Amino acid sequence: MLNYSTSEENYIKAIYHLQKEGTVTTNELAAELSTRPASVTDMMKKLRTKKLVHYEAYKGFRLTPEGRKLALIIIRRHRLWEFFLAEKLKFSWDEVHAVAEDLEHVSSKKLIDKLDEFLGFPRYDPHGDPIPDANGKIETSKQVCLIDLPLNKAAVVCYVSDQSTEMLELLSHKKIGLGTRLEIKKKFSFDQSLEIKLRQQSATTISGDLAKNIFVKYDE
Amino acid sequence: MLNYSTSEENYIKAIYHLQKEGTVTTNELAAELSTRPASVTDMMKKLRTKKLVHYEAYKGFRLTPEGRKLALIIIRRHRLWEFFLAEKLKFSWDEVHAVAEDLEHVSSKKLIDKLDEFLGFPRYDPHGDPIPDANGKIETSKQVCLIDLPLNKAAVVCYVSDQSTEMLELLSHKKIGLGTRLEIKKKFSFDQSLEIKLRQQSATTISGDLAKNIFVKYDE
DNA sequence: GTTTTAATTTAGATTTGCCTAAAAAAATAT
DNA sequence: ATATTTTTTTAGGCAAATCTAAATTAAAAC
Repeated sequence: MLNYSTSEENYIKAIYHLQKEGTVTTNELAAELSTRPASVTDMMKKLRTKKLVHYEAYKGFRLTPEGRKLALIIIRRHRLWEFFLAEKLKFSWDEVHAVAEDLEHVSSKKLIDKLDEFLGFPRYDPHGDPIPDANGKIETSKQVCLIDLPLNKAAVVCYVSDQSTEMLELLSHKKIGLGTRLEIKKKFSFDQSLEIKLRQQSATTISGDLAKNIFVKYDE
Repeated sequence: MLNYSTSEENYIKAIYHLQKEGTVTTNELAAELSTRPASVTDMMKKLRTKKLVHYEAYKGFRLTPEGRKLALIIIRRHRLWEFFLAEKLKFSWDEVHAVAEDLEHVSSKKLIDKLDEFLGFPRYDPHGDPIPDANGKIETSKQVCLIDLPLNKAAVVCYVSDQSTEMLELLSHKKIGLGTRLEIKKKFSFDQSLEIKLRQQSATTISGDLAKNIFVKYDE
């Protein structure tokens, strides 16, 4: 198995999370990794020569099949360590992430597979996210209506039921489309309206009528 | 808690292990770390500015108290992970070292202390080496008579049985006292006399009669 | 369809940790 | 004591990963 630097692994993982739908942009990735756009461009060139991403100047990037495979290996490590920390070492759910960020870069496959076995092949980490198996297979989240999405749970728009011109006009005005990443910040039971936050943008409100027609998947 | 690079940590750990045999030299450390003497010199300058080693050009190096403290933290991490791998993940004793080499650089104190607790505060790693506790205390080797100290084994004088004026006079002339670091360079079976080397000084010879009254501990 | 703005890339530096080759210092041998 | 050998340090460079500032390209606005 090839060996990648911590930095490369962090880029790959970040792209995986951002690319749920559509291509990932330089600025998005720079924001996600708290780095500068110029650094992203440098790294994309390197990952392209290693055939982990598809990338053409100014056109954004996506993981290649190998890149995705690597991303799932890293996510598997991360989530198994999170499970271990919570379940065995009694860390609270909000502490596990930071420590797992370091542990996930220890690359022994045998270590991870034996850890998996020791933990009893858990299927979800302490945040409820699915853990990829030893072959990199991961449970795909089923789609739910935006109305039913839990608060603060990042999700991606994957389907819109009503395709009328009027609704599409509204969606385009709100800058919501297939692949749009969002999360719900507040739910108003009075009229079922929602305050939602789109990635990189300020919060906006949408009506219950609109939300009922939008379907999302949990963002990995 | 300060944060050190993997490279710095590996140097500190290597110096700790080598300095049991006296002052550590550039070539020794380079060999231990499979690197070049020039790289060692570079790193020693850096570790000196961080006050982790005592170092003067051409005179070798030893850890400062802070350096030793750091070394014991790293060794604690290493040995606890080795214990975990062997005991919980059923790695064989000869496989644990390589994986622990990576895990030992994850620096969360909380992680290590909780791991220690989870493992039941083990006192020895799978190779039988003692595990430092959360305060950096490590089981010290018991004291032995200087007569029985192996060749080239760095040790510290910890007790003198005969306290006669005559003997104390001899000891003070030889510049030997409690806490003096020394190692035996040669043993002469004819009269049990020893050629010993005091730190930073040239070799000297002491009689078997004197050596019988001096007790030492292995130097960590 | 220009112009203005925003996003992206390039160019040139910096830091860390390593290298080789040469110089300097210390140790050893004669 | 001097010459030779060994050890250590210095000098200069390289690759990875980052940065800033400037240039270029794409997108948005008018």
